[in-house]
Amino acid sequence: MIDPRLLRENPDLIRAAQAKRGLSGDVVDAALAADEARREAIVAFEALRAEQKQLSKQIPQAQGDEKTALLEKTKQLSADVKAAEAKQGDAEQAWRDAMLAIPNPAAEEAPAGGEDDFVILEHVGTPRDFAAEGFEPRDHIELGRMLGAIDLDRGAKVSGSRFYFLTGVGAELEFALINLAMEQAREAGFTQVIAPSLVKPEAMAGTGFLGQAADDVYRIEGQDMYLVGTSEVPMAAYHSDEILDGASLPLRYAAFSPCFRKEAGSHGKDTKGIIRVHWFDKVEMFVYSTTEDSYAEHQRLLQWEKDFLDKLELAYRVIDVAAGDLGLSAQRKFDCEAWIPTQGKYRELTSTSNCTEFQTRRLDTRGRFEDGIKPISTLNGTLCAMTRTIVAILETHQQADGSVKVPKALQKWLGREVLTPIGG
RNA sequence: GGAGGUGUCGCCUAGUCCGGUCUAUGGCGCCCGCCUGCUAAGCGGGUUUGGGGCUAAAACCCCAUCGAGGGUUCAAAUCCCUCCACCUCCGCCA
Repeated sequence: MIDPRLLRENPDLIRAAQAKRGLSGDVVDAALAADEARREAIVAFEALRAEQKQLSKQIPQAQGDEKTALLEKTKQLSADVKAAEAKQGDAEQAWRDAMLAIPNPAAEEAPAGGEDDFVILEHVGTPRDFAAEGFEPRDHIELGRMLGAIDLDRGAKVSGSRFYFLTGVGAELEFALINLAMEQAREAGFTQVIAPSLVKPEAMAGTGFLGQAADDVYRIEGQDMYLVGTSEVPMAAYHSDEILDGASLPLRYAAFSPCFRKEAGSHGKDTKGIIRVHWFDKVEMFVYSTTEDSYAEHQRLLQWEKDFLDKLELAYRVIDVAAGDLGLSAQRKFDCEAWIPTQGKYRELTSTSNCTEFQTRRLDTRGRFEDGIKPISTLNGTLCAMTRTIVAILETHQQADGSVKVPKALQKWLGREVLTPIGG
């Protein structure tokens, strides 16, 4: 949710922000009108309620006719209060709905426009030139089969399309990646967390995933619970309804959880392999920070993501995502996209967002500072999303015979320097 | 899953049976002041959160808030219903 006072005092700012995302400004006028109506309803209700309380107090002392008259009066008043209260409730709800429909205004620095209007900030590393090395790279599906690492056929048999089994070195690779990620997180001062991947609707709504992204979310039949698409959800809700000690900020968490996505709008996209799946495991960085420091913290999160990709010796680029492609909550977002040799493209491996006060306002998380209680900010960033990282590693570090060199940093956790195809 | 118990403004706690005098008691902690070579002790005051009104901003006034949501009533921490969390015991289970 955006700052209600900002909307009231500076609606043009929000209108401009909507335009930058390529959205209509109508929601702004709707929210302003709802705010007006809400305040009127509050004043009306409170006046009646105050009168009712006033009279109510006189009843115990009153006697005889005086008491009868009072009772009669308050009885009528009671009905009025009830009606006014209902009206206020409705107005309050309408206002909240209108407010929730407004996305976080993009940062001034974020590029305007939609999905294709991103700005490339930098390239790190050079994509391998397989032609110069004299062999045709295999895709991760073939490599995964040769290594006995990825079993897609049985994934489909057991769970359907976009599912897989990681087996043998594939499973070991995931454990190694988790260990490497968590080691880096610990060294950077993060608190390690294993988070629930099943949450209540409030957590889902509070992070903004029941808005335009609702189609992508799995709901548990008859349970009013949801499978999370990222541990950003449980971690944002972790401190909901709390007032945190301002001196304890930033609170940095590295959360492991499985992630579930319907991929509703992506029929036909990445149908093969494990680039786009309904379930994967992820280590996610999640930070509670002061708003003032959130911008610097966002850069730190990006740096930690780059550090991790560097350890895996991958070639990647960093993009500044355009306003229209930020999602509801983010004010700015950087994606790290790794080079996937057999696709000849950079594909998103990690993503870090500054959600400023958007999520904390919905989930009611604040900070107690020397100058009072103030809103605080949340940020998130992928440390390691297993499946896509495995794709990038296999394809990038493969050799002509189908073996795969293990990046140095990972060797300690994997216990070997090369992954070799299994017999046959 | 079954039976019982508990949920009060940071923490502990009184109040709930018997509705109004609750503007929610007291202690601890914390903040301000007084006193005092310093500190401690002592004394006095303050200390939930959100919203609204009035303001330049405050002060101030009002409303809501006793796990959540409904209901009864002129009036609910208190009575009734539903739900949630925690604790104890039983059953089941990794």
